[in-house]
Amino acid sequence: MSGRRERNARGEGGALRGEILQATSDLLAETPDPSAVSIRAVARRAGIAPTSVYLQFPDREAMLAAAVDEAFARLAATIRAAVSRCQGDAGTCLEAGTAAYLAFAEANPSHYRTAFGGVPRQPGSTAGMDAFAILVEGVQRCIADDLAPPDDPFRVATNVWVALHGLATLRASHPGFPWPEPEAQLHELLERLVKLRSGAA
Amino acid sequence: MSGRRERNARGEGGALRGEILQATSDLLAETPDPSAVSIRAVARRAGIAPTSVYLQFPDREAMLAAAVDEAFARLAATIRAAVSRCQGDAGTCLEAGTAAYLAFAEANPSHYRTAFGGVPRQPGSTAGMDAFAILVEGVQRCIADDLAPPDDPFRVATNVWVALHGLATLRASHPGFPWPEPEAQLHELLERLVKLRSGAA
DNA sequence: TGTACATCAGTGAACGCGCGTTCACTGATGTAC
DNA sequence: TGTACATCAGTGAACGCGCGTTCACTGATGTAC
Repeated sequence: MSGRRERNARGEGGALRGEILQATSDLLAETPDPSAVSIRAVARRAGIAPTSVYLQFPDREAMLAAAVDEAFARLAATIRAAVSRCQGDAGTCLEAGTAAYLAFAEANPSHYRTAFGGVPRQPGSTAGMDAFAILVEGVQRCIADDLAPPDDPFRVATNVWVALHGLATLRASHPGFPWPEPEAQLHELLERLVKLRSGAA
Repeated sequence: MSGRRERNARGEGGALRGEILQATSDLLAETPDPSAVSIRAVARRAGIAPTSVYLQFPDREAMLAAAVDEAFARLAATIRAAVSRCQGDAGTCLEAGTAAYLAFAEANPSHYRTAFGGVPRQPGSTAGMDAFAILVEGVQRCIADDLAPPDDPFRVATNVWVALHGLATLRASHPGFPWPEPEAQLHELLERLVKLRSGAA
């Protein structure tokens, strides 16, 4: 193969960690099968020796967990950015945030699946909870601004989260189903679950 | 090990297929990781030689697909049975059917996940569609009986399916989350998505 | 300024393992004559 | 009734492969004296 990879400068060994996570993420994005994301495959992708991975992570599981944590962080950042960017009323912003959630899941199906995909997260993990917090806040603002009737925001947000997650995963796993337009379906779900006055969006 | 397995009678070779599917299903139920369900592991579990699997299935993928199809069939049968058993009005029966869906997913998390779990189904597969058909019918009856306002039953059922699937998978993957009571949450979701008059249930 | 040494980033060979799949086979049971 | 043969259910050894992980190592760069 091409010439040797240039090694990181002294004290910059930790930079390898980022390269490994990037390679893991790329691999995860390319294959629907997480069992294909092996230490050796990641090392090949990153252009390093398999053993070098052990300089940054104790084992394969830790490597994968770090990649998933990063995916969660990206998801939360994506939503937060969409909400911040939003200029409209609380209902419009809630819709923008949830749409960003769905867009992330559609653009990164493997990341989304690996993060939320069924296998119970380790007990202490708060992964995904910061994204959820944004959702609760969005619902709360709708109620405060009288765009939705009084209700328990945490509870309503839970229902919305359930619907979002269902939407994200079912659309991905059943592409042949006659789905309605994404925006229309999202709007309908929010309208019914939050009881948004249709003035929004 | 104990004495030899008794071989099937002449002409009954196909009985092995059932034993293999049973072993596959058991294994799937025990491990959260489908990649652990190998031909060799299934053969060990069934008490046969790995090569014997090839008498019934062309390869591992076909074996797994057959097990998933069976899981889908069991899901549909479970729901159908719950609806048939139901004595109440259309709303109550819709709630009974959807509750059965959730109960199946909770009792067979690995089967549910393998069946619906993110990886797109092969295009021609109608798996899961018979369960969905029951749902559409249930919604239709609610509208016909004036328990819900006029609406597109297919569309409403799609939203309910989304919520059911989200509920089933998120509850499984986030056991630490402060979920509301399952029946109460399901009731609330149906009430809002189908706009059921609360007379039901 | 030179030199010995410690530190650090990263490597390469080797281990034992479970896997999917292939191939030639065994041995019981039914059937044709 | 006996016997040769076909059929069928299922086996066992072997293949080549990719895996996670371990271990002893290389060689560049900075530091102490």
